[in-house]
Amino acid sequence: MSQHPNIVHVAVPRPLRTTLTYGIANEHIPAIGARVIVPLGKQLSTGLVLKVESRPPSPDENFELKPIQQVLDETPLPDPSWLELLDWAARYYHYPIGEALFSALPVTLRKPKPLSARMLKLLAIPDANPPSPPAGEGLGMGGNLLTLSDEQQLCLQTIQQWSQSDNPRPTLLHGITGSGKTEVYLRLIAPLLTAGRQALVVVPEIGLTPQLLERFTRFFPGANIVCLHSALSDGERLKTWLLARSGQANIIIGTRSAIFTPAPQLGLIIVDEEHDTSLKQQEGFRYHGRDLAVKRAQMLHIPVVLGTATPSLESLYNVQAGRYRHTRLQQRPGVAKPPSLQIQDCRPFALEAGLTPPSLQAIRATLQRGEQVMVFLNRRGFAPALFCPSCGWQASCHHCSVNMTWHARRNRLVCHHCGAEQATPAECPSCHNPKLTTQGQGTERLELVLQNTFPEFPVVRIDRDSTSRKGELEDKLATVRSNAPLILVGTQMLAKGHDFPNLTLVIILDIDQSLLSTDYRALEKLGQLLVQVAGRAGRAEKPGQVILQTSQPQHPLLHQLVGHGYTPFARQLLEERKRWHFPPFGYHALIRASASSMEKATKLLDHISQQLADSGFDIQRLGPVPAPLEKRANRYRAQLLLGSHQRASLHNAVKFILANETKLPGRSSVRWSVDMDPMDFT
DNA sequence: AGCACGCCGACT
DNA sequence: GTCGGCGTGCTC
Repeated sequence: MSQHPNIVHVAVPRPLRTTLTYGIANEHIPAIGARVIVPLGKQLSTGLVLKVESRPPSPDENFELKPIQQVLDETPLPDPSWLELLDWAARYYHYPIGEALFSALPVTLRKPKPLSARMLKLLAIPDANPPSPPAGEGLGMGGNLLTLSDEQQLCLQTIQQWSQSDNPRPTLLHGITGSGKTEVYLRLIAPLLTAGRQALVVVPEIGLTPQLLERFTRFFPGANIVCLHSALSDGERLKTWLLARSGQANIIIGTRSAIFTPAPQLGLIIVDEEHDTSLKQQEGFRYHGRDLAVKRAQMLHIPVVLGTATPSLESLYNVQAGRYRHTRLQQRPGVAKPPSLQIQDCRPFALEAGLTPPSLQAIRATLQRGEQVMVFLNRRGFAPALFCPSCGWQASCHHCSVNMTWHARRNRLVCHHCGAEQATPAECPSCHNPKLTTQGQGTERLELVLQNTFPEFPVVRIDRDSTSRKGELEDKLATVRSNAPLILVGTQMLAKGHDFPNLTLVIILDIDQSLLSTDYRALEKLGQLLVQVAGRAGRAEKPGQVILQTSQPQHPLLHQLVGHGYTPFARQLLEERKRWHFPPFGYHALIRASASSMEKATKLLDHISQQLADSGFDIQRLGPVPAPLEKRANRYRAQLLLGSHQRASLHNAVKFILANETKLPGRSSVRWSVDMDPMDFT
């Protein structure tokens, strides 16, 4: 038996469930985590070394090991904890290990090329371990403890005390909108930096990073703060990654993929807006940024803080179960008061662009007081449907099972699911009636009607269509921040982060769909959205008013939310989830399939379901059923929901499905994937 | 994912 | 007779 390592386990960026084994060339033994070039079929591929062994080949390894072609990194770029996290994530989400690892590397490092000398320099820091903190005075804080409210100070001290544990539990920081969670984050990070350690801040969307970065830079003028988001070029991304890897970046702020940034001195992870579903990746490697933050912190024995005004049911449940700690911020510092919410039954009224006469009166009164109004409608375009009143024809997308939205300004029909566009027909394509009619409201129509109704005041629309040009969003936000009386019309984009001191009235339209949705997460998401949007009102000394227009004014959960606030609302939702054994009281995996016909997709899922039943797996099977959006981009979609009280049973079932993948009929014509802890059922 | 192998239709 | 369609299977 050989004493020298002779077998190297390499992960390659291919959908393989295993690593591949290679031999060693020229006695050059690669380190764990080093990138290598390996022969793969008739090609060469980059690979990542996960294990090195010294043993004779086992009997089933009766093939000849191909040797590693080249070792790309003498010193491995990922550290052991990075490999550990990704290995865990690949297993948990049942994603091929090589694809998981390579998707977490900057694009430049996926290529079979050694690191350039210039980039290598970024890694070469004085080997002091921990590295020296940024110049003492320069780190200096732009604020001090005295600027915190008593409540913030208490919250900070509580979290700091909990963080002293050798194995700190995750902390849910539940602070109402405007309660100053960021101030607490800053002061949690401060002592870390003086100790030469790093902090990682995960935020749900790119829109929030510039504001957060600005606040952090002001507070830590001497610190090296880096930002990771989708708008970076490959070169910038690599540089940022290396700065974090070398320990030179003190604070790393980024969207969900930032959870995979290597940081050898990591001392704290903060997940802001932990309830936000965009923290879960919706395609490919479907990980949840918050859950991986909790896992990473647990692996490193460091604290993790999950901040939000509207905690996810998962996190509330984890608090109840004693797995997470819980601390609250219930006041707005200064004189700002929480807004008053009111439900308005819109059924008795004739609506004007979806607005009731009382809503229009409230808008007028607010503008006349010299204050600002926001009308929130989560639907862009002019109208969500175009139809023929004489024969009933509707403009629907040829590639998806949805109506096309009519955009008036461009006079085009647009599919909001696949992006398909077409000119608006001059007459009904079916009966040639020249008078086509629209149905429903979009932000574009709302803008037009409000402008006609209140010609003396500006109407500012903020949605994806009206802010596509560079700088357009910033210009519009600047207009609103001038505090002149105006009407703001917008979608989701306006829901978070923005602070408009003179905004005192918020009107929320079209929530009925969510109240009646079959998706069991719809009400939770609606409650979170309503609280976040309502939080935009009355942030300075002026009290805010929020009007919720609905045709379901008797809905008990809506009353719970408006009358008693988010926490009792969420508790009630949790009770319902418990009754149905739905997450977080049970675990779900969603098998999605898509094909050129619904039949093909359903057939494959039927087969999976049958295999599970035949093999006696003790799990619930719901479906297969067509997905809520049956057809998207010319593919028919179906899904099979698997559920269990035991995480382990569910995982065993999924492992079984994947192990028997090759026996599935028609698998070459059906694309399918596994989604653990699904957040979205469209 | 790539890439090769393999078995059936219209072409120089 | 062959060029090439994409169904199926493999990558140490």
